[in-house]
Amino acid sequence: MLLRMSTLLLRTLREDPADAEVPSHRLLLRAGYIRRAAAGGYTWLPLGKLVLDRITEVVRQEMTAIGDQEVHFPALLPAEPYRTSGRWTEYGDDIFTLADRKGAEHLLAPTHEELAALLVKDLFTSYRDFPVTLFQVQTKFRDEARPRAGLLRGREFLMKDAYSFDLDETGLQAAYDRHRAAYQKVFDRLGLTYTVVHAMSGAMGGSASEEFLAATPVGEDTFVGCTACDYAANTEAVTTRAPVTGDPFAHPAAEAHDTPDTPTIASLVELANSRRLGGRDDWTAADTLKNVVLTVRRPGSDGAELLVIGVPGDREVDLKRLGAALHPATVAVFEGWDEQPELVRGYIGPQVLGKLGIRYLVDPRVAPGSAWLTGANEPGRHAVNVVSGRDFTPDGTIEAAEVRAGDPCPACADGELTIRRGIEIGHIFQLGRRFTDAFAVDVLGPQGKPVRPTMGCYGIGVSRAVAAVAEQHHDDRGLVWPAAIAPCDVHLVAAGKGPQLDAAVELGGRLAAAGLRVLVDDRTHVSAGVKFTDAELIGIPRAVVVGRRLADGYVELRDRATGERTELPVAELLDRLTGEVSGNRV
RNA sequence: CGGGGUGUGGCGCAGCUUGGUAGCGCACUCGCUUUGGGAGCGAGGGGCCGUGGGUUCAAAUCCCGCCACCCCGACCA
Repeated sequence: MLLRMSTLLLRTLREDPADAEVPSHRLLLRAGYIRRAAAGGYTWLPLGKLVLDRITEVVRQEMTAIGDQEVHFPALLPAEPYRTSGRWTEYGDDIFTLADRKGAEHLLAPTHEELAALLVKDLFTSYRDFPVTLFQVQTKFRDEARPRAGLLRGREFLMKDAYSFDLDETGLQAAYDRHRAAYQKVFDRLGLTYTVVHAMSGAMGGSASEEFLAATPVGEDTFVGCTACDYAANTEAVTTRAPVTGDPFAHPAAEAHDTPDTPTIASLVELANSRRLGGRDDWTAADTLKNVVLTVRRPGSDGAELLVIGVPGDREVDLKRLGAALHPATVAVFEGWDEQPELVRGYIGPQVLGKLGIRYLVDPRVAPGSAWLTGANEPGRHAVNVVSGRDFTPDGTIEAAEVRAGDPCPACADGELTIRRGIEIGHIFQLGRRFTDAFAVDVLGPQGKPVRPTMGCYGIGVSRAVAAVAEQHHDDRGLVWPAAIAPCDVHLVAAGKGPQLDAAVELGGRLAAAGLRVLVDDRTHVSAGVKFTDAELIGIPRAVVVGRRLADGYVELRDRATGERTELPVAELLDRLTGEVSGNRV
């Protein structure tokens, strides 16, 4: 392959586009890999398309290597299957829906679990047909509330999605493990630094789920790691180690006190200490029980129900964690104080919630037998020694409190959690039978009785991976692609016109004939300096400068990553580069 | 959906306060010079100033509405 810059659809930008913030977005625009075509929609220019295709090919090879079979579903689908599975309403505003000329409802698919299940139901009828895994690489559509950061979150993006079908849990576990291992190979080949973390299943449902997060400060996912063991989890999936349960009746009786003007935790703690409430002056925010009122809306229902969450007063409720815990229901901060006079804003305690019939979920730290300083449900009054299991009984526990660096690790005895950010580049799920149940996918089992397959699904954000690699592989001069996915193997720069230009094109032709992907800068009205800076911006791993030493038969080989420069004879360069190709083919 | 910001040639921006019919740098075209680290000089092409309405003799500029986009948050396999 030989690309000539004199004719390539490419224009590099000298300045940063004003609307690009994150490095990957900025550099991919400046170096001429992508152009914005719509909000959350990008056109792939020739160089970008090459990278996208190379990443796609790596993914395809590793999927095929574990026996997955490639198919291609339509992106434009009728609503029925998604209504049957419940996801038409569950996804809500996040799916693009449209009507055809007859008024029939359709959608642009956000993922294809429904279609995969229906396809297997359509074709396979015997247990002998299993296991089977299908995959496709396809454009996905989501009506994101806020597309951002270029390729990192678009409304249209390229994704590899795979769906495994097994007859039992053992098979599903094996398929899951196989994909987990294949994903590690894929991301290793892409040159990504990533962490596999425990995740929430979210809209997919199902049980086990892990995310592959490429660590970078611009990532949208926050995840934790442990200082002592290999525990890693998305903050949404972090579990809190509950303290040992105590005897609820070992505490003194609860008693209410006047605590005027203490609507906040800070003001309460200060007053409690100055007045020695409960005979103590060592109250901290962690001794108080904060009760946050929310409204919960289930998908497809009109009404919203009240929910109160109890957390230690030194922690905020993390709405992201709460939302993940309650999925598919959505939560909002309660605002109807006027309609609920029993709830005294700033002075709510859980003692009355049972009587009011309001659902009450608590952080695991609010263990049975723990005593708290909390609201007395009257303006200006709080109560001490309010004990869980005696003065109130929660309807359950929930992971909704914020996770902080330094929190104890839930998996080991002596580790602490650290917090980092990452880009979700892959996600694997053990789905179970949600979709095979929805479509009654049954096949005949060995004893002649029907068996219902269990599913797994496995996604890789292919277009997002382009941005993730750019995010992790760049410097202040531009992109620095790993060789495995660079748009070209070598970038030839003709430093001058005339013989140097002719020689560069000729050399490019010979390298291309030997099987290398070659970009040759044969532009005639551009100075050498511009060519050098463009080469660094574009980020092909190696550049060859055909310049002033051509007369002696020498060219200069430059390594983009290390900056190393070597002068060598043309013949030796040819040997070296073409040798690599034949070496790779072994 | 809440908060903040921006819309002027392909890109980056000035002009708006104090209305007078659009400008700078980059990019692009032509000529001459230059030629290994974003060249110089000269001559050019390209913009209904996001959009609809209003005020005015006159609107990029003032007023009202709308739209789009960006950033933060909410939301989000």
